[in-house]
Amino acid sequence: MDFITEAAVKAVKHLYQTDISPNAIALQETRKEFEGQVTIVTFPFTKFSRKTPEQTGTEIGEYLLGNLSEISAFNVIKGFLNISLRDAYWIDQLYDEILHQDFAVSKPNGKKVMVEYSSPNTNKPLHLGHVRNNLLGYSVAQILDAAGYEVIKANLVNDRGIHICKSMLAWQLFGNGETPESTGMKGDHLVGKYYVIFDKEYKKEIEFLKSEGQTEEEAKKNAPLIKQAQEMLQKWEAGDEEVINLWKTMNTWVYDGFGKTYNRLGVDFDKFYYESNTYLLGKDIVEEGLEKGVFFEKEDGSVWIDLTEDGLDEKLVRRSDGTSVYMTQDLGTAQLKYNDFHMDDSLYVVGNEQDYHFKVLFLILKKLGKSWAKGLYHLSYGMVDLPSGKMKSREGTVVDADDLIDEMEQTAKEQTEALGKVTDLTEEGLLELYHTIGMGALKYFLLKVDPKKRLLFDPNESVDFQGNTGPFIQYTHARIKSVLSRAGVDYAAKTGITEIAPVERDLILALTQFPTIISEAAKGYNPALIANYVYELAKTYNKFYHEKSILQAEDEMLKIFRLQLSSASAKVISRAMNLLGIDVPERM
RNA sequence: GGUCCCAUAGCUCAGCUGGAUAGAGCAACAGAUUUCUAAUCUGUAGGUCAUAGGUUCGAAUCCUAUUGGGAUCACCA
Repeated sequence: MDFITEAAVKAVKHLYQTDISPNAIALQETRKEFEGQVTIVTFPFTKFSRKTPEQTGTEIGEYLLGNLSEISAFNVIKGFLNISLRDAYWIDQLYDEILHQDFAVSKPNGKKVMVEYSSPNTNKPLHLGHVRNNLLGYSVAQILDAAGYEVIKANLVNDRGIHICKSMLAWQLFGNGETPESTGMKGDHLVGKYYVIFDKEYKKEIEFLKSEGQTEEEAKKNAPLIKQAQEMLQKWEAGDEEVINLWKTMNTWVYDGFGKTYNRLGVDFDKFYYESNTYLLGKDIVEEGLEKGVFFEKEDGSVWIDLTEDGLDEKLVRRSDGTSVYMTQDLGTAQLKYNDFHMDDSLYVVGNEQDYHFKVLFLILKKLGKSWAKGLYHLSYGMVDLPSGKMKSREGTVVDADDLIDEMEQTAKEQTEALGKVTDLTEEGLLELYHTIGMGALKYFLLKVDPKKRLLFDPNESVDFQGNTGPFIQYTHARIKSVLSRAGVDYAAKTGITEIAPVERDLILALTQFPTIISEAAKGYNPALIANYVYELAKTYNKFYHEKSILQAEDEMLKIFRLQLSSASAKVISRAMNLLGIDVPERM
């Protein structure tokens, strides 16, 4: 559509002797109730045209009509100049752009970006919050890849610390040697079970100490279990063989479990970082900061940065005993990532509860003069809430990832069987189909909302399969495939068609927008834009499908054209869904 | 208390850097299948865009205040 913008700039120059920037021209899609496909808002031009918006629109419209052969007509309503493009223009768009193999394929832009996501703790299984994180991270990586970036998907596993020691300790004390093999439990769930047991027993101890007269705070500090856990952490840090072995064993269980869940979610990673390897990093950065005078040391030996001038607080970057805190590690890890990959941009897909942490982290790195700090970005997403409020692992009010996936597959199965359309697939094929549809519903449900916004999930209400949903879009794809497979003609070559119906034009128009949507989604790190787009596209296709017969078209040329249009739609739907990490079935 | 985020139909959400009469889906109601997959399509109904000011030719969108909700401000991660 750039040619219209350019021509409009010329029109303004010619008519009103004024130079304007192309950015000053607001091109928008014409609203459905009006004639035309593209609209220019002419209010801003009245300043120098010194005429009414209507007159200004008419003058520009006449200029464009006279100078652009693609334009067939225009109309002006108040300050809106609505432009109609010739059918030939849209037909060319289909043949020369959309059906071209390079359509919506960006050339490499020479930039490298890291997307860190997932980043689980190894003391409990994944829940719905992690699912949102994983799907977001994976989708953003796909979108950036489509936009021409070289993408590195990274996972920073939080595999050490007091919380893991809690699971380990509880297993030692109450586990009776249970293993995933002996119990048949998935490894991450088994470890999570002991995390919950720890918390339960710990609470009992606190209550007991309180009954003996201790305050809540004292009790929390003095409970034997927490002391044992802390001892265990010290032993771990000292490299105690027994503790390390237990840690390794239990982590192996967890990784095995996570691997299965990642697999079902369809996400993967190029690089794993482990906090057990990175938690000591950052100390040299602390030294560097002290030398540069960015940090200061207090009397007790703790090191801080004063961010009050930036509207923030003082922040600790090293404990008085010389050990690292979260911030220290993250400073070091950021440097490590950069040293490893020298990427231009680095995204952290982390919930918005950590907004403050990342604001501080990035600010510190900038103050330290790290040239790469400007490429850091916290992709902050909203929490997933239940109707009862926030999910809390310890209180058991979490929606478990594996359970959720099971339920989605089960629902997909019930829906498919109720419709009774797919009858000739093998058992294996059916299971794959249920997985595809169930995950399609779940992924679309989670990705269609703006990542920044919090998301409400009601476990008692199953995720829809109708309307603005993944299965709706998958269904549209399957339907197209079904028609294409019955085509009975070769539809590879261009037709000489010259006229098309409004629904067909609308569909082509929708298809042409795909590349723009990809770049906008990439710029905003926002899969929801893709989701909303592909939904609109599917709706437009369904309307076309309903109004026009493809295989029974009036003549052969029209039939071929509609097959081509359908094929193009299926391709774009499939690619767009792929950017969301969603598969589309051939039949359903 | 300081800082940050959010508020659009009964519910879940769109609404791009300000532009036309604020749009979808679900739920409700009424229709469409001798025709390519009805997980579809068409229609009806549903709104003081939290409230009050301001900027502008024009505000759901930008600014200020208020109300309501959430997050965060650990020598936890």
